[in-house]
Amino acid sequence: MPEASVARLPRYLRALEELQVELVPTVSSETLAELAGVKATQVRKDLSHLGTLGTRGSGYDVGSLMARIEREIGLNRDWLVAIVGVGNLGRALALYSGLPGKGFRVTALVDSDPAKVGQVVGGVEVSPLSDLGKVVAASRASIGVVATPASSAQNAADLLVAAGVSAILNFAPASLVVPPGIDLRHVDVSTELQILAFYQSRKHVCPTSVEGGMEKSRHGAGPS
Amino acid sequence: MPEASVARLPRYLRALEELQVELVPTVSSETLAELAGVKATQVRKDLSHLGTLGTRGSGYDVGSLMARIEREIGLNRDWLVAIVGVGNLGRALALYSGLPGKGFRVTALVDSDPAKVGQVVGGVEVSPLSDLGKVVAASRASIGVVATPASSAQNAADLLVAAGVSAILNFAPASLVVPPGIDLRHVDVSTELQILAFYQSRKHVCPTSVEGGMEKSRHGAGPS
DNA sequence: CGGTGTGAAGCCTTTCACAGCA
DNA sequence: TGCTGTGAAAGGCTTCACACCG
Repeated sequence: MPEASVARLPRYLRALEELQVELVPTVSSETLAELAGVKATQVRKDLSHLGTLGTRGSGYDVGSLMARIEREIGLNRDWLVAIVGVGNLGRALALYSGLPGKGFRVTALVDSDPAKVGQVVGGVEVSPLSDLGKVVAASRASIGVVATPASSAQNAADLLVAAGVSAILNFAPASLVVPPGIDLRHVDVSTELQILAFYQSRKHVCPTSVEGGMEKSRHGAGPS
Repeated sequence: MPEASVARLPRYLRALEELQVELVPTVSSETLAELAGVKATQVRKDLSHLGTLGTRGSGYDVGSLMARIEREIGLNRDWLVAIVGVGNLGRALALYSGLPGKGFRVTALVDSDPAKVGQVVGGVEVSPLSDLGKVVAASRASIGVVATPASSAQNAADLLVAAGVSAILNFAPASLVVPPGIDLRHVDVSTELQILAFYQSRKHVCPTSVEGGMEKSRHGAGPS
């Protein structure tokens, strides 16, 4: 399955959840596309990779499609998450209410600051960095989140990998290196703002043609 | 300039800052690539879009290249940011220390919760949602950040656009629609975790061939 | 030589056009 | 007729190969 399609599955899932709440039984690729902010043909191509799920003439069954996508992503089981760095961002992530509903449970919190150790955030006690290996391994987390300053990020990642996680989500403004077989994704607020700034800088400059009317404007959409 | 290249400029900038701190005067595309986590040919292709900046035989001048990229992104001027939603995430963003150094200043905070109105976060007072238009326009912010729950996100975006921002960074788990001419990017923690979960689900399944040795593992890198 | 800049090839993704089923 | 599923075309991004310069 193409990586680009994988990245859109969560988006479809969100749209389907909305429809499910409104008790809509069935949805066309056209409608689903509109809700997800993509083209209808793309929805059909993406979903076709999961097998033949639609019914010609009427569309997709909302419930079945949700179940199929959730199974594909693995949301039927629980995912245990360990967070390193309990600063503003790490705390926000630990308390983020959107995660439990998707099967993500934060089971370990670690910070190098002695003042933070012992605090309880979202029902989980913060452990010292020196206990990372022990705590993370014991928590059986398979996904590690790095929410430390850039200077400690690589070390945090190395410790997480040593403790047994096999996927890392990095929020620190640093390029991490991980061993083969470990999945790595990167989210950086500062980078996102800089990309927006780039296009802003170019706006209102060079009105090359006056005819153009409404030009398109979405420059990618970060992750998600 | 290709969108994919734009998205890597901030990454190069970070690498260059590290080199500058270590007083390294000059850098090859090979080294810069390693620091940024990409291929050397890609660095050269990306930078070639900014003009002829390197010196054959020795590489790129760290200082000049930084200045060139910063100018391209528009980091020479200040960017004013308005944040809607001062929950855990909004607060973390308002307090994020990585932004001021890049020229991003949070000049307006808005929340619909009366209990939060009046609080001062990061030196900025939280205003009520009803004052959004007035406050954001007065703050002259050009970039809006949506850090509300999904259900209020579209409304927040509409108000921000009406108040005059021309770029929006959305952290809410919802697909926003904005008028043509407004730049929109989307960051979603839950989506990122789901993408990691997708690949984790497939790991240790179907060891199709035993020969393969070290397989690659980075599945994209979110934004940045 | 060492290392950049760049046309061309290769690969991935998106879009189109339409066949095919309810 | 309505809408899905899909081969093929189009477009974009990355990688390669190598010309070219200090």
